[in-house]
Parts: sequence; structure tokens; C-alpha cells
Amino acid sequence: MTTATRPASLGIREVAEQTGLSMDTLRWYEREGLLPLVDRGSDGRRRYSPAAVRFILLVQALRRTGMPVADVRRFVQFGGGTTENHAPRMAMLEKQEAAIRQRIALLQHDLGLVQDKIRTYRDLLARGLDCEDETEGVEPA
Amino acid sequence: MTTATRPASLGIREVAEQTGLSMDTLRWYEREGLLPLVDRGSDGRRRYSPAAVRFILLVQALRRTGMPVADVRRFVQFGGGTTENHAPRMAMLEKQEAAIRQRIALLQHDLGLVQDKIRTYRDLLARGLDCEDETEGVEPA
DNA sequence: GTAGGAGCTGGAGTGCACTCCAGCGCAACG
DNA sequence: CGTTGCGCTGGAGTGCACTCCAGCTCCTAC
Repeated sequence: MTTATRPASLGIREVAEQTGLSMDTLRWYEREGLLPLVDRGSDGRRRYSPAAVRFILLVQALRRTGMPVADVRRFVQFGGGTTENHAPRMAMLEKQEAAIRQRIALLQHDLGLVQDKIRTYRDLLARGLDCEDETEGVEPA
Repeated sequence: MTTATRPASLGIREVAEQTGLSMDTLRWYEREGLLPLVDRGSDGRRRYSPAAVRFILLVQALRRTGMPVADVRRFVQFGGGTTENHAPRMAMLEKQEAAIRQRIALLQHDLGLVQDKIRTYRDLLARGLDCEDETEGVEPA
């Protein structure tokens, strides 16, 4: 064992592997305030507690669902989990929840559009026809 | 009426309004080959046929669902709707369909994570407790 | 003790997708 | 016939979110 220091804490490489974020991104998130300052081992290297990893997963979810870096930073800057910060954080999460729902709806709409088009092509192919849409006026000769 | 030239063709401003894409983006898409060359009126200005607008909506769907500009370009470069191009286009659309489904699944996963966290905060707030997660070691004083 | 490997820092660089002009031309209006 | 408005072109600029070093410090193993 070259890894463990405290109860099941992870090195940056392991966290990168587990989350899919790169080590550079993890460090960058921390520098940019998207993550609270991470504990260091006696050698000065980052050690991620299970709680820290859970927090990273939340941040990752927020980013992936389209929350801008600046907003995640605000979320984090509402400070350590003391009671008076819960309300504003919850508010942000609720806003994000609504945003995610909208995104899903839009994606489903676009999915429908793409599926329609696939059906159109399948149909045209079966009948050996050209497509009435798109008059790409690209006849160089 | 200062607008109509052919059957219900639209000016760039109208297309921008209808699609939510900016006029700059519409022109840029065309220059970059994400749209077939658009018809011009006698004055040299763009006139979008209903078919052209439909195509723009498809491109918009592809972009919005995460297809990179380069891939949309390839899609378009399979040329006007002649039969031999249907198959490769269909293939691309089917790939994108799968990608969209994955995106939706991921979004739903992340939605769940966010909702969990909201519940956690709601609960902690109700009990007036702090949060066990995130030890933001930021005590400047 | 030194060679090697992992991580560290701060800063510069990159990729993507627009977005914003400056300078021009056409058409209509008064 | 000037001027006002809209759209056109090509090119430069922007914002965002990383990503990639160079040069350093520790530890560990030989």
C-alpha cells in the first residue's frame, strides 16, 4: 500500500479515474474555486476524502448539465455546510433542476426531429427517390 | 409587402427570429458549409425557401444535441438529396440518435443526483443541522 | 547518493463556436 | 439625387473551459 493515509482517502490519479475528470481539470477546478481546498498529505499531495469525492461528483453533474463554471463557483462560495448556507444552495440547485428538465425536453424534441428525418430517408431509400428538401445549388460545372 | 419573392420565401431576419439563430450565425453556417448555398433575390440578398428553413431546423437540432460543426458539415457535404447520399446520411443520423439517447440518460442520472442533494439540504434545513460533506478549509482569520 | 517517478505550481496555449465589426452596395423615400 | 436602412463580405476578436507545459519538490528504490 502506497496510497492510504486516512480512512480510504484517494490520490488525485484515482479520483481522476473514478470520475473521468483529468488530473489537470481536478487541479484547475480547485484553483478556480469549483472545489473546496483539498486536504494534503504530509508530502503536500492532494488526498481526497470520500466526502470530497462526493462533492466532486456533484460539481461534475452541475457542469455536465450546463451550469457555467462561474455559477458553480458561486455555489461553492456559499461556504462549508453550515445551516445558513443551505437555503441559497438549495435555491441554486432547484434552478438547475428546472434547467435540466428543460434541456431534457429540448433534447427529446430534437430526438424526434432526427428520428423523423431518419424515417424520411429510409422511406426515400426504399422507393429509390431523391429528396424534395434542400436544393443545394452546388453544381460547379 | 416588401418580403415575398417566391412562394413564401423568408428573409434572413425572419429566419433568425423563427429559429432563434442569429443572422450572423446563419451566414456563418452557410460559409462554413453547414447549410447548402441559400438562394438569393434579385438584389443579392438571401431568400430562404420553406425547404431551406426545414433544413436549418434539422441542423439546429444536430448542433443542439451535440454534433460538432465538422460532423454537420460532413453530413451536408453528402450533397443534395439524391438517392446515393441517403444511406450515409441516415447512418450519421442514426449515430446521432444513439448519442442523443445517451445524453438524455446522463442528464437524467445527473438530475437524480441534484435532486438527492436538494432533498439532503431540505432535510438538514428542517433539522437545523450542518452538512457532513465538504470540509471547506477556508478560514482566513 | 542518485536515478526515477509522481505530483505540485503558475502561466501560457488551445479548440470550438460563434460574434462583432468596417466598409460596401442596392433600393426606396422625400 | 442625397440619405436612410438593410443586408452583404471577409476578417478579426471573444468567451469559455479546459489542456499543456517547464521547472520544482518529494519519496522510494537501487
